Amino acid sequence: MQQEHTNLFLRAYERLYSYYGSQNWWPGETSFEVLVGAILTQNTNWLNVEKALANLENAGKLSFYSLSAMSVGELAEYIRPAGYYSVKAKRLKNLIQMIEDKYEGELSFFIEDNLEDSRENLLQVKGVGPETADAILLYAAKKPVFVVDTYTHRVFSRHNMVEEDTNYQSLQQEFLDNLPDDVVLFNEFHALIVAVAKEFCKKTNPLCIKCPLQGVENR
DNA sequence: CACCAGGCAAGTA
DNA sequence: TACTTGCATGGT
Repeated sequence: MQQEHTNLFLRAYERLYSYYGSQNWWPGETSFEVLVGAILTQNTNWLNVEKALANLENAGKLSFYSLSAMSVGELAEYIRPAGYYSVKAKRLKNLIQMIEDKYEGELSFFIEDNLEDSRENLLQVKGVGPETADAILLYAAKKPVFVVDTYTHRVFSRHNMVEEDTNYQSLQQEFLDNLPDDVVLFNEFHALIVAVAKEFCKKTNPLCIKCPLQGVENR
């Protein structure tokens, strides 16, 4: 019979995957669409992001060139449903500008760059923090970067798998140290953590009695 | 009605 | 270094 992994992180992954199945975030989207979506989704329900993307798509403006040529004000109108529209319009333009300045406006050059440099360039963009940068690296550039967020911290600290008092950097390192460098696994795992957090691991929900991760930390 | 959703930057102490 | 606040729409 099949037995659970000795590796705590893989064990958690297997449980979540068995419970929820494949999440397959950003299936078939182009790297550019992922790039835009990564900014639009900041603190925003995904459904609203899809509306904003659809506005651009329907106008035939969902391309690097179109956004590059577009004013911040015009862009803001298209992405209004995603909320924080004026802030996000600026952030998107900042990101486009960085790719023009450092990669000749070629998204493929950015994707082909080495991980350290591309991550550093992303973090220098105003409006791109660690989580957005890593989401772009993983979901748009397909690099083996593990995306951690507040959900990740909450779920894994509540199951005593990581320290309560940690930070983005060390939390991320724990996952990288305990998981194989697998882009598909990182894609699924992050999405599965979001799923379980939303269903079972809310801020005030100490019991989590039906959580698929119940008891995963013991063996 | 309140709360939250696939955060970040700037300001404060 | 570690908090707090502004940003803003739409679903539940």
